[in-house]
Amino acid sequence: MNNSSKTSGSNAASAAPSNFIRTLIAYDLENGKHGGRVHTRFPPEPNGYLHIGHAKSICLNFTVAAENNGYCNLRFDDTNPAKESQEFVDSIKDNIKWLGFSWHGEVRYSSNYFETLYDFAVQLIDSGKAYVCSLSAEEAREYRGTLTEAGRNSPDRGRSVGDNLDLFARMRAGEFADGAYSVRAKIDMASPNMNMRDPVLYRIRHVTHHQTGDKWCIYPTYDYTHCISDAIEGITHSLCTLEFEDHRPLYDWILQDLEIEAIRAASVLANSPEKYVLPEQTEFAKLKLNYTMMGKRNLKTMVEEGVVSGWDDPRMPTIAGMRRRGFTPASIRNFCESVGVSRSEGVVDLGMLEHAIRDDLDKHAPRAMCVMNPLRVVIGNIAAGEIQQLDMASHPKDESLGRRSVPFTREIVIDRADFESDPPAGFKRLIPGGEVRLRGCYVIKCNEVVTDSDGEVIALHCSADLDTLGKKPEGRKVKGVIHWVSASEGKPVSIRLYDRLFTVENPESKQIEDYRSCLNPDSLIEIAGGLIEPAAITGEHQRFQFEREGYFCLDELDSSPDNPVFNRTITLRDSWAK
RNA sequence: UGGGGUGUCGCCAAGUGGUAAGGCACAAGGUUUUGAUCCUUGCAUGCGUUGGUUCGAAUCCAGCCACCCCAGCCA
Repeated sequence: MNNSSKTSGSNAASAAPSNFIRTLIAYDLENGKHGGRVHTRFPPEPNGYLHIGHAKSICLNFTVAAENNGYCNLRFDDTNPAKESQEFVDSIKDNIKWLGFSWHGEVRYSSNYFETLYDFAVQLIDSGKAYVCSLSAEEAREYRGTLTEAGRNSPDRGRSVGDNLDLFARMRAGEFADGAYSVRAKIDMASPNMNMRDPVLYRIRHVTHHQTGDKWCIYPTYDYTHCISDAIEGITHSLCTLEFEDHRPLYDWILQDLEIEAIRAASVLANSPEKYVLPEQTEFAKLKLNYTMMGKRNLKTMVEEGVVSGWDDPRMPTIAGMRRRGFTPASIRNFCESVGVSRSEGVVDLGMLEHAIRDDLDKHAPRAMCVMNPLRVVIGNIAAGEIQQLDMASHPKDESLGRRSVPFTREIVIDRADFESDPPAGFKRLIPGGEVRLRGCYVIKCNEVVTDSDGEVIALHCSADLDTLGKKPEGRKVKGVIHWVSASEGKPVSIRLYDRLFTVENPESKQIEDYRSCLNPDSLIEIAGGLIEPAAITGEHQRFQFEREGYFCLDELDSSPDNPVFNRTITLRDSWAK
């Protein structure tokens, strides 16, 4: 676990772009604020699948710790059992590992600290900083006031410490129904910050918890739990998104109103000679991507309404979906780094993500040829039954990816889009009477176009210039290069062409009444009848660039040796206006 | 009309008083047996706006404008 953190701080930091959090941490380190420690945490609530927005936070927390020889914990913020489940904790752990990160030590759960949290609540009640309130949720809302009007004190605010303690114990013992009582911090009902108007610390919920079972029927709230959990784990920098900014005064209030020695004693630093400094929260803007819905609730709706096949549908912005689509962990990490970290809420262009995956796959994916929409081509001067095994590099620049053998025969297929009887200006592919290079093979000439009774082109009769294998043709230039597959030696494949799910930049805009009205009808196009070169389905690789088409990835779930299924991750850039 | 934030190129984003980095996108060339990659070049007399301080302001001060977040016993 230590090894992953040994990334040389100075090297990594100088290579990585600056941002205000890196600057803050460097400043704290210089001033010896936490005795040289940097300890972060990624604190998801296990109530859904992780998406690309979470990836930004994961990358930030883990890399900033690694760059400074520190640690990053994984802590499930599991204080609301009604919405959480083990399925989500499993998927989250899996996603983080897949992204390439290792958390420090064991997985943590806020629920690990329920007993300590309870003790601290007793401490708060004891010192008159918290009380048991009998207001219902609706009453509490009325008492809270509005953004422009102060709230009123709860009638229970003056309850004696002894009564509060007794009631709290009975809450825990299960004597009361859900909502009958709550524990609230005694702060200021007139605060302009709504979070400080006696926030709820504990509520009664007779619900089974995925980690603690039926041990508890009272559960602490986020605000009460998060800061204390950070403190217990010795977190130095508690990074979260902008909407929690208003909660920071409460985060600090709770920690400051507890006995610092008691917190220290409950923390991982209890027996450490190191000085103990309370964690501090710092907020950054969450990631937004255009043409993408990122809200957990919205993603869930799409899954439930069957608009997509599941949380891991390749069109989903979830880590699971992107993985299945063919994104690499490195491409996601690079994307998160390139997007930066700031406090201004922008919307990142999908093009940035597309660039990140193209960039990674161009460097690392082996090439292959696949014809998705076949047109039969007969090459007259190649004998029937003859098979020429052509040796080709798997990558135009990286020899380490090796070579492969591609069978060439008298009958091949090319893509229908690579032949035009009536070509537009600038068309560089095959035309009647014209020549084109078969990639890695010969230059062929189209001698005859075979059509059916409807005038539809069904085959091409061509001849190959046998003197053009590995060399330029004599006395003329052939500009076009097209991909091809042997009709007899090629293997059948199923292809799924994916595109953005939405047709509008902001599908979550309030202007849009129903998200289904802006779904892209072509976000998934399934293609059968394609033919692929044999070397691509040996199982040696799962991601390829299909030359001239794009990057594709063997589907993890639906693919089998008999019926390979490829998902299109992303097209190649195409500067030719179609 | 309370409180907390944010405004630098079409998009992200550095910059913290000394005269506007970088990436994406875009455009034009070059190389190319992928109309890909790669390479070269171009792309903010301007930093929401109006004033002020200063020899000098994106950076400091004041006003104004726009947008985001907060009234869950969600996180």
